[in-house]
Amino acid sequence: MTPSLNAAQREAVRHDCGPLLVLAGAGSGKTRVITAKIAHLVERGVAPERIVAITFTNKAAREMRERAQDLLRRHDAADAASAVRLSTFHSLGLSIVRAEHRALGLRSSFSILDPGDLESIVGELAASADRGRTRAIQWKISQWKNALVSPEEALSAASDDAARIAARAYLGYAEALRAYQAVDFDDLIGLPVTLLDNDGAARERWQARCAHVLVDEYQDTNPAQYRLFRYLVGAATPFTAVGDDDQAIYGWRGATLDNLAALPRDYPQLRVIKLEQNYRSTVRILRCANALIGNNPKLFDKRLWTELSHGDPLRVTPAADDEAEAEMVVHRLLAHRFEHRSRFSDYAILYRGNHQARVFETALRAQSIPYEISGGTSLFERTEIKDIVAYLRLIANDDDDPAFLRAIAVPKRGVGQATLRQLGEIATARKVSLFAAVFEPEAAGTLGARTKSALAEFCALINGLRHRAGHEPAGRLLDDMMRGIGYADWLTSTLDRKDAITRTQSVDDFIGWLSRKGEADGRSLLELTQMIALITMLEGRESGEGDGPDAVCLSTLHAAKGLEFPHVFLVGLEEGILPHREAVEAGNVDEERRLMYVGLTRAQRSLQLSYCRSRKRAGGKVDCAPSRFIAELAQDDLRHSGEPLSADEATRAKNSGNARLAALKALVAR
DNA sequence: TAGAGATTAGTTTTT
DNA sequence: CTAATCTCTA
Repeated sequence: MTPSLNAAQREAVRHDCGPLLVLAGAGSGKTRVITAKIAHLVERGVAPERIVAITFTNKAAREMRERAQDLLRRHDAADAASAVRLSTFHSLGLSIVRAEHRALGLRSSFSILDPGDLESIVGELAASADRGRTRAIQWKISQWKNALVSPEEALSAASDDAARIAARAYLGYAEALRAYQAVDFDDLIGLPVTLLDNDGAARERWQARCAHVLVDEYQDTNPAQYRLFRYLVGAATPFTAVGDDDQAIYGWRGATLDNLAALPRDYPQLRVIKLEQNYRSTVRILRCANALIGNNPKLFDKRLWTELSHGDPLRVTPAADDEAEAEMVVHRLLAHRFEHRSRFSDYAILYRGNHQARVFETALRAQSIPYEISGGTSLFERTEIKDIVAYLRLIANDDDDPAFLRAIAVPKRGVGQATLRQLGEIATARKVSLFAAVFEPEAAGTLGARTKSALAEFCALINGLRHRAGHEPAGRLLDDMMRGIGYADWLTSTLDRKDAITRTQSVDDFIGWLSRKGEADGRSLLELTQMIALITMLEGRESGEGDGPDAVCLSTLHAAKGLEFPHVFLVGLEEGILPHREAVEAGNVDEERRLMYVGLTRAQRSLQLSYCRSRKRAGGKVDCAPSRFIAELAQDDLRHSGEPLSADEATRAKNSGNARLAALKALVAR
């Protein structure tokens, strides 16, 4: 059926009647196996809509759908591919919450809050102006949710003041969300789990919808996701979990390799198939990657091999500082491109933290080299888009106070702080939303005439649109909404020309995109509104088929997972950066090593590593030591440029190696 | 309400 | 020490 699968891949595709774990090394044709398996299942007569494939990103989901479609097209079954339930964990969760909103005590028009809203809610609850603390609490709440810990449980388990404060914030936060008829990202997993925990009928209903469940990047699942997955497959549904323990890099987000370890325990008939042949990288690159990851404890033994050529040694280059590094990389890139007549899009520059991108951007721009930053600020994070989305959310759900606050403030309409405070008091006293508070008798008494008419006009606009939202096409509604708000006029009157034009343009793009989306999928305004919250990346750009502009890719190591490039520059390989200082202190060096491993295995033909001898921080320059990971590579496959390590640095590298060993021992002892 | 000046924080990854 | 955010003033 499918052309050129190797033996292990073929076996993974054909094993379709029981639980299966595919350990897919980097570049081993993982996506190929998943898509071939979907096609295989369809051909075997499994109803496409009962095939559930789960990925972590929208991008991965899209790629899979396209590739499955290509495979099935050869069998005149392309439309079967569009019937397959292929979605991210979060959008699957959203479908469940949507379908079961009643049982969960939510109206059908619930909102999905964005991280900004969450921050202000938590900030208010924690009564601290300190952003760092607010974010720490917010992070803690998310951890609790991912681990399926309720506010009450968190509170009773809290042993110190900090934990108690966070737990109390969590409690208030949960109440606030309920009052707003809103859910956050984590709830999209947590609420379905709660439902399936308590409702046997719902469990059966959802299990009946799954004839086969496939999970991609299984090593990145957190406890909540694993529980959801287990409910979906029940006791008898065959599944295919595809993952690689060596590429688990989301531990900080609550993902745990326990889920991988638990699989053989929870499913004794589990079949395990390893994909070890790599189709991506040269021998030298793989030897280095294998040597590096060999320093990690193994869950499953696995060693990548390839039939590809030996390739060139990996080049390791020190630079004086980050600017020198960027300049060096850009020069090498230009020279390499000239010599090999390659395209800019054949190159990627990968780094640990987003902030490291800046110097490289500057250096690239200085040479007029086109580049693309993956994971930069997305379209949906821009203020003007958030403003519009606030209106959409408010139309869908007038209990959504955060949306009310944002929408009423832009454009300015004579409703200010004082009015909002009064409304807030009324809302609290009456236990209603801010929107509803406008219609309470107190509001009529305390507010001024002009304020009242402004509020009335605002509410009439929202209500009018809401009434039409059920039956009119989203496109017309959106146009009327924009006219009603007068957003474009407000932009032109308050901003300078250039800024106004950019923002109007991005608003227009957004509205246009949304209308097309609504038309194409026949979605209502409400569904569109809930969908927006899930789309965090701008990859939905329908810019023709041309595989994008020819541009160098700048990306964090995290965002680069799943991608591949002929030529890769891995930069900033210093102690404190990779491995990151915090991770070292927390004893998480293994995950940092996997991050490095992910970086190495992105490269197909050439790989260049670099680090800085010093880096400016807090004004002065700070000396940096090369990352311990460089010393862990296959030294025969490296070529050091510039001066070799000084005696001092060699000692330091050795010491850091010893420290690692000690930390490892401590970890095992614990 | 916008712009200039002051102040303060800077420690990682994101669905 | 720099850069971004906040605050105060015109």
